[in-house]
Amino acid sequence: MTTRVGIREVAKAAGVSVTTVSHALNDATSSRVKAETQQHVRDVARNLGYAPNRLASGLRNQRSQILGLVSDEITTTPFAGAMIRGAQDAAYERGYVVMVVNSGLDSELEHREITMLQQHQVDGVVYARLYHQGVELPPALSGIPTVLLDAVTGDPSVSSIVPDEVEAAETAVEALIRAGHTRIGMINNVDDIPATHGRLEGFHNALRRHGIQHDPRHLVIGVPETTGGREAALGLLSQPDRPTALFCFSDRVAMGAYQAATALGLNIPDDVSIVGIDNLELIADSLWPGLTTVALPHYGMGRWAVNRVLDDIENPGAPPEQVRLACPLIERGSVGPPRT
Amino acid sequence: MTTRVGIREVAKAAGVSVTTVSHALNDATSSRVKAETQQHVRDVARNLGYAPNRLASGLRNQRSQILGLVSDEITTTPFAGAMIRGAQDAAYERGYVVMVVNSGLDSELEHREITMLQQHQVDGVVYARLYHQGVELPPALSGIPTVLLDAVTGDPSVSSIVPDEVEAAETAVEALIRAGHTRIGMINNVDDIPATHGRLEGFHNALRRHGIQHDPRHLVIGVPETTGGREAALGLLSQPDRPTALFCFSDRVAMGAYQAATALGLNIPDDVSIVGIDNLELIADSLWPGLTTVALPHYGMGRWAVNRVLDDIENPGAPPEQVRLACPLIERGSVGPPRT
DNA sequence: CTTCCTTTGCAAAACGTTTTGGTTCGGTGT
DNA sequence: ACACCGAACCAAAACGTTTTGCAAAGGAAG
Repeated sequence: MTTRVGIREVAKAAGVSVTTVSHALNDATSSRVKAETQQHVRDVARNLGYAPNRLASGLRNQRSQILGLVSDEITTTPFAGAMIRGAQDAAYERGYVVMVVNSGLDSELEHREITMLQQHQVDGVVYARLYHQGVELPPALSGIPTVLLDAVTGDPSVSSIVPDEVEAAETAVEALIRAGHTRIGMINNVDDIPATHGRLEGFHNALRRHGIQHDPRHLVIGVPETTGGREAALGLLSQPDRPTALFCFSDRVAMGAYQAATALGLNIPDDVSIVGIDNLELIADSLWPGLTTVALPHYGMGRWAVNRVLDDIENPGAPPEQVRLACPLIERGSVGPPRT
Repeated sequence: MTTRVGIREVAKAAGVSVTTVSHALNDATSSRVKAETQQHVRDVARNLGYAPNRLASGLRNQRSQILGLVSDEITTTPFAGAMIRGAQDAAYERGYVVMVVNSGLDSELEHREITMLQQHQVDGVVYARLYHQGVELPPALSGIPTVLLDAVTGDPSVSSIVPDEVEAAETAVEALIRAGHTRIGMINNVDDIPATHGRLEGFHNALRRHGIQHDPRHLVIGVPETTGGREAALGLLSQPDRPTALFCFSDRVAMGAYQAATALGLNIPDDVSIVGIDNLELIADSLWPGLTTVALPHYGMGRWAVNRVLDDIENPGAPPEQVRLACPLIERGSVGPPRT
């Protein structure tokens, strides 16, 4: 292997000093080098295959060009992948690269991982959760520009982004209303998390906005998995004046609703329309008919989060913001007009 | 913010020179410093919250302690998350950290991303694919210790790890045979990829090993998605001497088989047993009954891959190896004895 | 008391950049 | 022709470590 080509090799090959090379390559300090020389240096550098050593430049100007991404879990759903990709794409566009670290539930481990990130002099970190939830920022992060991803905290000085749960629910329910439904059931979650409360609120908002009277017997809560969804849907769809449409807390409970409908001999969407939330393509595309659902914008949130940290890094002092990102409706085949 | 504490602050606080501090902390060069002094220095360092600057040490000893992970896709399945987590866990245990980068299908982008990794002086990279496939190693990676993850290449000098497709299929089919099935159908994929060929071979191996005559009408190929699985299963299960068990190329086609069975009024597992491959928990846990399937060991492969690069880095010259990792059976509820 | 180790600690160089403060050089105004 | 100015370039210091080559101190052997 040939010895690595550094800035001095470039300088020698171009017949100038290393200073000139540096100036030619980072044209920040404008016009300390003649345009013609600059071009020459750049050509030489390219021909030699020169690639700057970021350890060195990072050391010199206290900027590693590295972002840390610490998340809790990463394996169960494709959500984490989407967040990471969004973060990575945004980082790449601005010349940064991201170090991924995840800690399971072990806060001791998390602390040591953050320490490692600090040792690598990360310029900032995005602190992510896989499910929208409230968190407490680990003290180890104080002093490093940080933004929250899919999480919120009490401290109003830290920026964060989460999906807009109530707007997501409104979008889902309005798709049903638009199709003509008025007897709409909801299968909600039990856990005390923002999604549970927000989606319920959105459900009521949408009904109220369209002047639809809500039948309390059409609201059911259960465990947020497929089994719970199946049982809840069985109950709802066996009622005498059963709902003609079901708004499900998640795609998984929607899958349970499909199973219930099938078991009862009900056709989707002719006998009952169904919408979910999550847009888990693995499920939504595999169901028959395809599940109309509202997408949680993990990719977009990932992008936003790193752009926000980078803004904070590049010119600090901007006021923090807590944003809620809108969630788009993804239409497949599970919503149709009610059979009259 | 207090000024960062460096090795010189520690030295001053401990009343020794920076050399001594360095020796005390990295006890590699043994006994150049008295044990008592070493302990003292360490205490002081901890109290000051000293964390070494890895940019500086990396620059000094040409070792960044960073690994690059370049993958093609990352969002569609939770597989990527599992691989990343495996890689990250193994790296962490050995004091490394991983930079994740992914390129979609854009090889131009991939090249630039690899360049970025090189600028950050990554000590090695694992080059990953989301689905087991043959690849060509990008030339930009020559000169950097590299191992392939879920991919193979023609070059025998590069280490790689992939799932053992034929063994996986054998495991799946033998679970059916063990339950008493002899009329076993297979729904295979069409694509010309290792999984297609390997799983078919494993299917035949298992039958042959148990002296079971294979009925060619029980083998069907189709598109590897749920829709294809449903149609294929409808065909298989409508035959007069229909198979009593179905081995499905993937969990998604297994889901299609569930839909077909339900449509035909067949009970799982009483009328027909089903096994898949993938262990996509999102699907396997959500089906009713739960899908018995063979897990693709993405987490384990991720671990293995980084351990292998790190071995190559820490003492080079070991002979490369191409390994196929075994895939465990995950039993849920979709396999039972055939109804006699 | 001298000599010669051993043990312990220090000063300085090096890693590859960026940037500050000069220096050289050619040209312009008087 | 003289002083002066700006353009173009360069030498050197600095970032925070690790490590080499020495020096000092102390002890043992002669």
